Amino acid sequence: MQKVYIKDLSQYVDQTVSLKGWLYNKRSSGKVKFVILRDGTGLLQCVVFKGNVTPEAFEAADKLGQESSLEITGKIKIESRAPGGYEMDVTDLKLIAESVDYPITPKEHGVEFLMDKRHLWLRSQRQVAILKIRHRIVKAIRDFFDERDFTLMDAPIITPSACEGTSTLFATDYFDLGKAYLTQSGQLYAEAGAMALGKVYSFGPTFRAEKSKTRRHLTEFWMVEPEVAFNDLNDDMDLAEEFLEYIVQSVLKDRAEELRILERDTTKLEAVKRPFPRISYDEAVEILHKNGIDFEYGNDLGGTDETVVSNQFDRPVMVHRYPSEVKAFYMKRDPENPKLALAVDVLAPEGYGEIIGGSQREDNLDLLLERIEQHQLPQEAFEWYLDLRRFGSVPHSGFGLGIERTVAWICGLEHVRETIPFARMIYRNTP
RNA sequence: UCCGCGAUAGCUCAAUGGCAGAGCAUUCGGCUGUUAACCGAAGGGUUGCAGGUUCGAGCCCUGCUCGCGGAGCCA
Repeated sequence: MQKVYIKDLSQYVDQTVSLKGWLYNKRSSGKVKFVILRDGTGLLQCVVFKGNVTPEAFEAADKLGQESSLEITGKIKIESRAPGGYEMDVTDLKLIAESVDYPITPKEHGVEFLMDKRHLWLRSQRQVAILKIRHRIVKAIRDFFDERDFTLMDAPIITPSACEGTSTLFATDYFDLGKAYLTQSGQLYAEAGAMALGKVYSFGPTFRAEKSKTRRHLTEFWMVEPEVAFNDLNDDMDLAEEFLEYIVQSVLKDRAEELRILERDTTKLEAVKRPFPRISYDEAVEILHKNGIDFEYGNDLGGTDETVVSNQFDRPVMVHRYPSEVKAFYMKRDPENPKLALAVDVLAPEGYGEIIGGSQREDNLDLLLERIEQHQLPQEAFEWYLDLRRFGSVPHSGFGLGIERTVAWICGLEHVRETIPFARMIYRNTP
């Protein structure tokens, strides 16, 4: 038998259908009961009149606890008084399984309680909307790269060494080979891929054992990292802005209803069109000083600094050419000023902070060796990476986009903990 | 790791150092168009843990635990 879902009900007006789902909420007024059904694709108000169903079914409608699973049958009609515009005149109602004392009520709850009940919180309309937008963002990412002939080449999760130092990694014992670490970036492997395939991207979970405790940090988060042979920093920025525009416009086009549920101000997203402003680190520092921020030249931008800079613009801003000392060892120096790295951070609007970090990579073997020594990294661990410079090295660039920060920005959320089904944070690894 | 704030009913929160309270949820009753429905009633408490001050502590003091917001670091 063909299954009917709430999102498709416009095709079933004046027809009798059966729907399966869960009780989202109910209201009753004597001989008429309003049962709000949830099926994962939407909400439907189902009206149970006492005379239209068996006494058993009417009694069942009365007893149902929130989130009881049920099969409900009736005629679909257009009804302006109902949320969503459609309504069912119920003729039959069967309980599949009861739900007693469901903990999440239609009233307010605190963060800790909801995070403890995350497995149930996911059922709420708001969380469903966020997860659907997250999925659309992931699809946009894959479509974007696939349409441009990138090859997906994922990096290992278990790695023998740190990408940028070992202090912030989760360590584990790896049989007789000593310590292994959960990856904090797939980038170095993506560089190997770019030398093989030209244009690649890796997409997967990454891990940071930093004791960060802010609205922008998770210990486990997803990152997409394109890497392109023969791209310089400007090409990298071109790719980043085309990429972000594509993602945002895809969500605007296909997830308008979900953005409405989240009460997102979509005019802010509509402004995300190329070209994005590109400013140098020096110009960013000027902006900070002009705004009365006591910022010392040479430091990396902090969270509040990023907000001040991004608030000057109505779309993402690309800040490039940072002091090389605050950036990673693999970033290429600016030939015009060796104190600067050919790096770029893309700051999202509205204070959402850094969503992309990228750079042109150092392609010269000797300079890279020097950098590894300066950063006191074990050279033997990077021998394979150095081989990429020994055997036909070419200029190349790439960047990493943090999925959760991107979802938080597009959805207009306070905290990244709502952007991933089950968040891993410094003080939480359950459920 | 550091700075700040907090912990009272299942949930969200009140309570001048002097009887432990409300709304929601639950149970019972009422209502034929409700929109986080509404109206009436009932049940529901080791006030995070351990000490201390006091005639008397949810409230004041000390320590601990847990959580929240932020910094640093980062995507």
